[in-house]
Amino acid sequence: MNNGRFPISLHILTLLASSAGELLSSDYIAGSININPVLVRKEISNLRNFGLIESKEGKNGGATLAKPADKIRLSEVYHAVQQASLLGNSKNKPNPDCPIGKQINLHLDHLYEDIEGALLHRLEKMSLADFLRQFQ
Amino acid sequence: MNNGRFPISLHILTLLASSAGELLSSDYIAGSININPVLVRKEISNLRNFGLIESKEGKNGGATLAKPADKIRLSEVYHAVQQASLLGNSKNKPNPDCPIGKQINLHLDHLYEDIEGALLHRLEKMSLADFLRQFQ
DNA sequence: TGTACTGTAATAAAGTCAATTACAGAATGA
DNA sequence: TCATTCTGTAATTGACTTTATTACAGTACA
Repeated sequence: MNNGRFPISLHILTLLASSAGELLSSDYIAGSININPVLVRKEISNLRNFGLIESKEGKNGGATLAKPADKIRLSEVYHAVQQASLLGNSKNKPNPDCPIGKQINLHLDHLYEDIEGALLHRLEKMSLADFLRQFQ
Repeated sequence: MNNGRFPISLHILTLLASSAGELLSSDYIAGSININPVLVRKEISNLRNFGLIESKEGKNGGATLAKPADKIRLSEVYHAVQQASLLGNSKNKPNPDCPIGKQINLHLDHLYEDIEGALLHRLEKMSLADFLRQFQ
């Protein structure tokens, strides 16, 4: 979760979960998040690829959840927006002639995997329905 | 851990831990990480502020650990490089007129705190000595 | 007293991310 | 059928962030 995409995707999903199956337009969603509608459509497109959202083109189109909110784990949202590693992506190119530099990316990766595992464990325990339930 | 500073700081500390109290110059360290020496000196300055490193100016100067490697927890490194929140810093300005937008930052913050706690717990369990021990 | 360092500021260059513009295509309904 | 209202997506711009670079004062040593 390096990026601002996680909160955006979660915001979108929360809106959809709260709207009881009604189709929401990207303009409406963008208005709630206060970002550009094109960015919303990009995130929706991504979430659709991960099977979390369905969308309908054309007039009166929009987006809706692809499955019930209690069947969507926050870990799925994480996976959907995740490309790079959690802690500073290893775009380092350490000196291969240095005994430490030569190996450090390997050990950093192990550390990141370990931590990411702990993070995913937490996210897996919470569903979108759980998250929405906190709102009053 | 939004940034590439964590791996840089950990790299620096690992080099120092592996050099048995010898002073290492910023140029040497920069050569191992393959980044600019000024950036190394900035990170060293920061780590010094957090009591993890000592440095000596002038000829034959350089940096060394301020305490034994088994007394440095990776959580301390995390705290030293950390400014922003873990998952996408909440620079979102959601629409306060939307019932979801109005509350979401609060709930996102709770979620982030929960996850950051899990992350810190893992980092606290590993010392710099443990990390270095993985290198052969 | 020259050399080899650190410490730090200031600037430039590179890279990243979001906003914007633009437009094709789909569904609706008058 | 055809104007309208949406999505989907590409391309560009602009804002911002990060890193590299340059510059130089200060410190320690031999």
